[in-house]
Amino acid sequence: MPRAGLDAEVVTEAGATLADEIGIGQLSMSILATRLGVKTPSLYKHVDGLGALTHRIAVLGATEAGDAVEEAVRGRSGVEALAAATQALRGYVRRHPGRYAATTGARPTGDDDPLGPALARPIASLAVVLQDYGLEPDEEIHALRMVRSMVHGFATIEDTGGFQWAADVDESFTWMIDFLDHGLRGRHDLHLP
Amino acid sequence: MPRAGLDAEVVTEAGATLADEIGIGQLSMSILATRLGVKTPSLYKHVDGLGALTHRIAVLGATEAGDAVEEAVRGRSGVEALAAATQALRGYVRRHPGRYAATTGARPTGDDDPLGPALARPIASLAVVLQDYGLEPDEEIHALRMVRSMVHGFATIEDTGGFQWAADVDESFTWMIDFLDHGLRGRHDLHLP
DNA sequence: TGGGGTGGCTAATGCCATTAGCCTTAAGCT
DNA sequence: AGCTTAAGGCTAATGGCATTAGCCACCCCA
Repeated sequence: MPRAGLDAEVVTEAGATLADEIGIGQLSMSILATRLGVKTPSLYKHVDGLGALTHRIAVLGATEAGDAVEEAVRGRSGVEALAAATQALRGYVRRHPGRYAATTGARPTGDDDPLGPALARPIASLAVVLQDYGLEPDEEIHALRMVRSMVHGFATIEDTGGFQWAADVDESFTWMIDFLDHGLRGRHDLHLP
Repeated sequence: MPRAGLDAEVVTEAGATLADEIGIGQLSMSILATRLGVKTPSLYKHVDGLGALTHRIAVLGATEAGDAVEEAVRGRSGVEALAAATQALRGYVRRHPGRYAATTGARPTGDDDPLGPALARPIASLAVVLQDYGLEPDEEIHALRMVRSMVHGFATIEDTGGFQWAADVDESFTWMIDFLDHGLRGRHDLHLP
């Protein structure tokens, strides 16, 4: 009987893809094992149970999302950076809803857990984008939380099919970014002498 | 052996409360049965399984959230209505995270499913609030989606403990509402002759 | 060539959801 | 009051899942 050639990375990647297809909540060791052409207990040679698997998927998702945002922002500034960053995040959620869902709700288990830094990266990239607007220091955190909330909320509602009417969702998103940009630039002007 | 005095409402309410405590994902028929002092199969006399139970919790949550927003808005207008509505929604999520989580992801199963109207109510209330800003008709849907996304995103991030730094979360929320109000009023002025 | 670890497997346990079928209770009717 | 009946408990049984223990073949390397 030939080996299946699995390791922790392959299993995690396959689990992530499966989660994207059926939802992180439906992910099970047995379905994943079937998908990989292996019996369920074999997965335990590579991954420490379902909990550990979803944790790994969360790290993967956060890392990939961070990569996507960073790449989108590279070489841009101002509204363009804001639009690119938020669209990159939203696009990642659309392409990988299961991985993204794994990141929400996941909490680092300790100081050496790679999940902590991984989760921080997309947020940090957004923070950099917002610095272009020259906000007051105590406003930066509020603006960051706002943008995070907006993109996260929009993407998750979109993912669950929560937007009902026929109005174009893409258009709503760009309108929202425009709204943000205007408001943030207004604040900046507010603080000029 | 005396009867436990259960019916569908009591079971749903108890399930909702349990979901608020341990999370909708951890809700199980067996824990709920134990909580109600009854054996698991007895619950099936009142509720058609775990899926049906969470569906009922979703209807309950959406209805309660709708009530909360409607009451908050009553007698107010403008920013005050916007602040009251969004704070009411956020407050509901804080008080009843399990019920709210049940509403997200739940989809009506048919035209006679009470979930549809229940989910629509909080959104409709928000739409009414936004009408005070006298937006252009084609902008209304974008603004509504934006506000929904923002509040939903903020509340869910807050619920999962996603806001890290010590900065006051209440302050961020009121800052965000203020930002919205300014932007929305600005749009209105934009469209005056 | 001959270990030894790696990575499969089967078997077994225990929890959970769900269904079937029994039996008591309580409510209502005569 | 006594009888009937349905509602609402229960036990028993099934099947899916996660997880663990322990077995065994394969492959790499000495």
